[in-house]
Amino acid sequence: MTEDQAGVSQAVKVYKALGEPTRLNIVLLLKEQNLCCSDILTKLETVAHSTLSHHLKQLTECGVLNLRKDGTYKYYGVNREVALKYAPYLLQ
Amino acid sequence: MTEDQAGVSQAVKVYKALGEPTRLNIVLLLKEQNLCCSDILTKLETVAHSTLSHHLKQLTECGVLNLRKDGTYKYYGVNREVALKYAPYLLQ
DNA sequence: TTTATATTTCTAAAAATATAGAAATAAAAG
DNA sequence: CTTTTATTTCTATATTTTTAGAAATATAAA
Repeated sequence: MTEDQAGVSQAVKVYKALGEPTRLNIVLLLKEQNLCCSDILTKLETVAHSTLSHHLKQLTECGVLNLRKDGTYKYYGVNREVALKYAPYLLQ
Repeated sequence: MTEDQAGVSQAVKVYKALGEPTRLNIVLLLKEQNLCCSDILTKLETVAHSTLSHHLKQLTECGVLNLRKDGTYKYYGVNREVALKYAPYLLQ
């Protein structure tokens, strides 16, 4: 696969991940701060923890979010390189 | 509604529209050229005209594509302002 | 070890989306 | 007016996605 094809394939995944209100809000929430699942859950209020977990997985798998483990916690943050490449709007 | 909220709402629509392989390919196809439905159909080969029409509608409604009517034809092109705001990757 | 907290995976149901054939509409050409 | 070409809308089906409760896993604290 060429780099272009890989890029387009990732682009589809990134845009699919961002094209859902809950997930876009998660990313915007993490724009300037890294938060763990339970913190994010508190801020979103209306989502079940299993649902949040799926959203975070999708955002992480396409590269939009990255995470740092700290004991039982996982702190999620925006992957600026990916955001800059596909959707710099997220960082504004 | 604040401008931010409107922007986020449009962002969701834009990213949802781009997060589907056929639609992303349509946008990339129109990056440097304006084409009408039947031309796009020829280039894609595997899509029915009714399906293409739905995709073009979605891409147009969120502002990613614009169009110029010319008789029976409608020439679609990328709306550079919207692309630049949400996904400048499309123009590279 | 037991308990508590954080997160994920399993499972299934509900909702949304993609797809295309058929019919309809639009505009031009004959 | 009739025919042809371009595009959209209607309709229905297949597929994918979202959602969350329950169970499982992971780590730390008591």
